Amino acid sequence: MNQSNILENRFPGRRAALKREILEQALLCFNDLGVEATTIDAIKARCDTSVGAIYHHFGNKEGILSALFFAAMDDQRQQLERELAGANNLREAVFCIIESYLDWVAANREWARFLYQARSPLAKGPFQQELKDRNIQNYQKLKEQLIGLGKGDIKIVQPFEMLFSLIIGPSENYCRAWLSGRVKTSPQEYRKEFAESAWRSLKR
Amino acid sequence: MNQSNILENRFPGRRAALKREILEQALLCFNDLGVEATTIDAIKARCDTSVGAIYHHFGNKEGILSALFFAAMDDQRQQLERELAGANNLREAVFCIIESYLDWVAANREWARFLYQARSPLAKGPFQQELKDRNIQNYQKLKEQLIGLGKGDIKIVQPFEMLFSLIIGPSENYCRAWLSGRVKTSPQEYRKEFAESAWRSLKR
DNA sequence: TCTTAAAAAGAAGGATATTCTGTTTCGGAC
DNA sequence: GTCCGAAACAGAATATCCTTCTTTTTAAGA
Repeated sequence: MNQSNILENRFPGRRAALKREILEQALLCFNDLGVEATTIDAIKARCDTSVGAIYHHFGNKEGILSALFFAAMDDQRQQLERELAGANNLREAVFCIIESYLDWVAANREWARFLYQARSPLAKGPFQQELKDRNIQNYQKLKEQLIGLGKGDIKIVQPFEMLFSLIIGPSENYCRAWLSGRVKTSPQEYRKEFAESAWRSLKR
Repeated sequence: MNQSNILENRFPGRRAALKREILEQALLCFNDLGVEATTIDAIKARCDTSVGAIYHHFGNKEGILSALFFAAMDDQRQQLERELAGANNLREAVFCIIESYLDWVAANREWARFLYQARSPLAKGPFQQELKDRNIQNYQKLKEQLIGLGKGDIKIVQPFEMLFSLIIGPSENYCRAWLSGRVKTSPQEYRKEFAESAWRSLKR
């Protein structure tokens, strides 16, 4: 489950080798230098290719950004769905969501770091709509699953709009802090604590 | 407490009028177009000045970014300190932190939006160290205040590293969602709910 | 083997950030 | 009021970087 698998899954085969290589080096550049400071030339140099090849595969800089972003987003999402399928009630679902999130970030640090910093740039440019659509769809689907699971369960008293923030907010905040070095302990070590805290915060 | 006061406080006087104007227009550009897509020319056009003036005041694009960022950060921080001074125990402190945060975001949407999107770009460039130092200082100070207030209070059982994430995580996540349009209700309406939820999540 | 589309290379063009030089404005000393 | 120095401002010139375009190469399928 290392980071190159995300690329292998999405762009399989020998013919996509350069495409994967460009994306992998771009990911490192973006994380090391920042999105804006990363130049096409820097990426080009790292994978010993040409600007022509890069623009052939991705169109422009934002094309690289979006390819990386959606690959990571989908991988994270897939892992969540796999694990969420085994949840039998709301409590288990909440635990699933949080533990899946923390595990994914811990297992894919570079990708997670990138997801956090690439969202804003992407939310403006030409992929604005695609990002919005995916977000809406993801949240909608998750919402329905939670409502389904919540039927015979303890009643949640918080306003529904707050739900996702209460569930994922602390974990997300901690992961950002961890990736930036502000806290040292891997989020995985606090899996249970974050899950139980979130569950406690939901009830009234 | 509208947004221009942040600038008036930090760059007072008649002679700094253009400086403030540049910053105000830059803020709008960054939020509308995104940090990378905002050009010096676009800012120049909006305040009818020259590139020379802009570079005289800020050195480069990142200089504008940092001036805006630290102005907002300090304003948010000041508001927190003012309100936190009245807290007599840990519970009141937690309520203070959350309510102050939500109020500030609701009252300074443009600034809040900017804070969220400008952190990553800044965390790389030349202001990396200043940002880190301020962060460490702020967290250290807050930590000491909380420890002081926690003395005679209910014992918090969560690992200390998790504390700030549990307190501010849900509110932060909700504010991001609100500014991006994913949720509709102003965070201020959920002041009490977020505070109580966070407090509940801390205890075990 | 031949055809055709994809892949790759790199030069050329255009946009943008930054520097540099010159001019103007302004506050304080006298 | 005048003069001086520093800050403020303007805009041309430069450098960097993104993107486009043309050409060449590669590879899969008929």
